[in-house]
Amino acid sequence: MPELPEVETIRRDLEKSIVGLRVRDVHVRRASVVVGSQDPIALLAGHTIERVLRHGKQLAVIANSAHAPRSEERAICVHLGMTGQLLRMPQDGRLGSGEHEHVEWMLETTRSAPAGRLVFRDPRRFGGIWTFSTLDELRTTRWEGLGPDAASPGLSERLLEFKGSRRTIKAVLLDQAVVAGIGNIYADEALFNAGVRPTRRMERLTVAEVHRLAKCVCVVLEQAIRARGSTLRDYRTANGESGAFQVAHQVYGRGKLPCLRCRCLLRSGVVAQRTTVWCSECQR
DNA sequence: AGGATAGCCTGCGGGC
DNA sequence: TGCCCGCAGGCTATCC
Repeated sequence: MPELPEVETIRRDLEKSIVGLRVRDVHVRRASVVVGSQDPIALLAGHTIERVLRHGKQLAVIANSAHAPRSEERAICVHLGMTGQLLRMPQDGRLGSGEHEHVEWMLETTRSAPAGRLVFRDPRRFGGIWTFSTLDELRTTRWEGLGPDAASPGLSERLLEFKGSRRTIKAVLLDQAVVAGIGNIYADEALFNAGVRPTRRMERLTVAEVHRLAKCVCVVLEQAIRARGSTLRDYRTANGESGAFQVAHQVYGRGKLPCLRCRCLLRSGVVAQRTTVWCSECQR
């Protein structure tokens, strides 16, 4: 479920809490979640964390080895899938049961003082970790097929590039190659706010509707980031806390309940292979 | 081109 | 109480 706002919340927390720390050691408990080199060094061991980036729903942790003959960059990509979590843990003690904690990074300060742990937990294992020798390699391989980040400027123009498509607008919004970061929750919320039915074909939308929808996507993503994301079940911030945006959902998860604007019963059905909720009165 | 389906995987809630 | 089933949806692959 982590979509752009949830992943951005985690990114911001980690930027504050792990940048500048060194990875003393890495424990891989379930090797199958790591794609690429399983070498501890590929998983940043011995390297100092420099940056935490995000593109769409994916995170990148960039680290560098200051001791190498020449500086040696490393990058890992973390994709949380449906139930993945990246948790900042204290040195000892844990936030949960310890179940499904597949990878653990032991952190220390540059003076070698213990500085807690970072844990990748993912019960359903739809997520994973990809290792790369550099950020550039990550960008030109794993992120190559992704569209521009949904929160970056120019969303309206990007969507208009697909104006001739016969696909439904919901399928276009969910397509990470069109725009990266939108999932089922924020697609439905943005379409409701824009007053556009998810079943409309892209080619039948007016330019004004595309502009309005792009604006609504931006607004709902911003609001959700401010609320630190939507926690329905599994999503937690890096500190293990819940987000708060779920209480602001207008349509997601509200099928057959009254529309909060017009009180008509919300419709639900499958659009683009996803459970979809909309108001046939408010959305045209 | 793009829709449909299956597969990956666990946890939960409803129904019996 | 307990078991089975359906569902949740991130993504990919394959087929039509």
